[in-house]
Amino acid sequence: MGKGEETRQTILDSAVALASQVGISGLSVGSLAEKTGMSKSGLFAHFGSKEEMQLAVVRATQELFLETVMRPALREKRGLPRLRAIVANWLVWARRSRLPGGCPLAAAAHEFDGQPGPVRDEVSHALGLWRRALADAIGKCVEAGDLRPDTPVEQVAFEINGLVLACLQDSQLFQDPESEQRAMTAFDRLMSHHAPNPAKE
Amino acid sequence: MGKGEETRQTILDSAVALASQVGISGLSVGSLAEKTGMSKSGLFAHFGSKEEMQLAVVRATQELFLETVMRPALREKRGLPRLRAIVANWLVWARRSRLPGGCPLAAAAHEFDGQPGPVRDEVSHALGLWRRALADAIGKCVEAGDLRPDTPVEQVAFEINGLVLACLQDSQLFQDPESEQRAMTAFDRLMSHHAPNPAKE
DNA sequence: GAATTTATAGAACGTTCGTTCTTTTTTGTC
DNA sequence: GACAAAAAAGAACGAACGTTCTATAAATTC
Repeated sequence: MGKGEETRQTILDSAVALASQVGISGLSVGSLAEKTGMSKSGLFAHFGSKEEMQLAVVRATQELFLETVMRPALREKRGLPRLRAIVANWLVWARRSRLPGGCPLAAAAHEFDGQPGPVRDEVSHALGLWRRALADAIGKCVEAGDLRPDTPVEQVAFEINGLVLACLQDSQLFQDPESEQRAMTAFDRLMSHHAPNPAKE
Repeated sequence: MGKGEETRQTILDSAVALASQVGISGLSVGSLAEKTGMSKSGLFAHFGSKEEMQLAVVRATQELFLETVMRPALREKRGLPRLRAIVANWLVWARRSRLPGGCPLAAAAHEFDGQPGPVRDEVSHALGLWRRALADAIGKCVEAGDLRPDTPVEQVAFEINGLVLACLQDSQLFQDPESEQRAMTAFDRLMSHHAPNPAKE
């Protein structure tokens, strides 16, 4: 493989950052060409169509997300410490990855939820995978004895997703610096509610 | 005022529904003119610029939201019953208002959070007002004795917003019919956690 | 019902869109 | 370094974009 793949990755890096600000449907071949210093046609040749370009951006965002959120958390001890690291990384991943407009996948979920098509399917698939990974991490907490055996894993995954979404909205829209701590407070309360030892309340 | 205001409202009704599917930045004068059966210029004259049109759509969505979510809940008894009605209405408001693509305001929050300007400000303002209204409703629960006096009102508002966002994402993106019940389960657990009588757990 | 204001339509503008060509430059191979 | 392959640029396309004009139709006023 030659240098084509390399520039393609360069393009996608810029594309993910730009999509963070203007959304994935807001991406245009022209604006992206200008940002990367390439010609419209030269850039276009890497994808073949705008839709393929959008799909590539979704997949690139997904990879960046896993690299930023999941992989560092794997160094934590399996169970609650790892889950807590996942949530903590998740809350700040857009900032850490220099995505000034927030998570492009979360935005895309809203953008495309009313527009059937391949992009919507890819976004839905990516978020579905992530939700399953999150539920798995919660299940590991149960196995490790950090959570009670009757913990409703899917329900907890749902609620964690919710408090992350709330944090992202507040930090992006209101620039509320407290939102991360709010989310972690809610997370800890949720965990202690399902904790096995009677350290409730 | 003549019939101009009337057709303007007709346009906005269509615009809100269309924005639900394609987003507020996805609205174009041409597509909206086609949907309403008007000419591009005839429609355009009602707003003067695209940005003014977008602002009008944000405000129209806000009014529709309050009418659908808040006003019916005012018939419930002040305190927890009313708060519960607000949340229940909120969870289904897009469906009830025939907005197939979900809440345009929630989508706009993501669309514009990376793009400063009047539209972003209006969205931020609208959601800020709503958050305050939500916090007030929670405060009324404290006053009514349905929640403990030390209830962290802002924190609870944050968490309720989160579980609604989670529900909207799941129902829109995964078409999960259980998401509403998941959200209500989380809501009830949250309420019982801050309940005054020791009916905890 | 004529006059006047208001609302809508129609045509056209410059720009940007996604896309398709052809041509030039760069890259990798012998 | 010549040669083939791959990558990028350049020019151009029809369509849609937001917007501005001018002209027609409708509603309101007298």
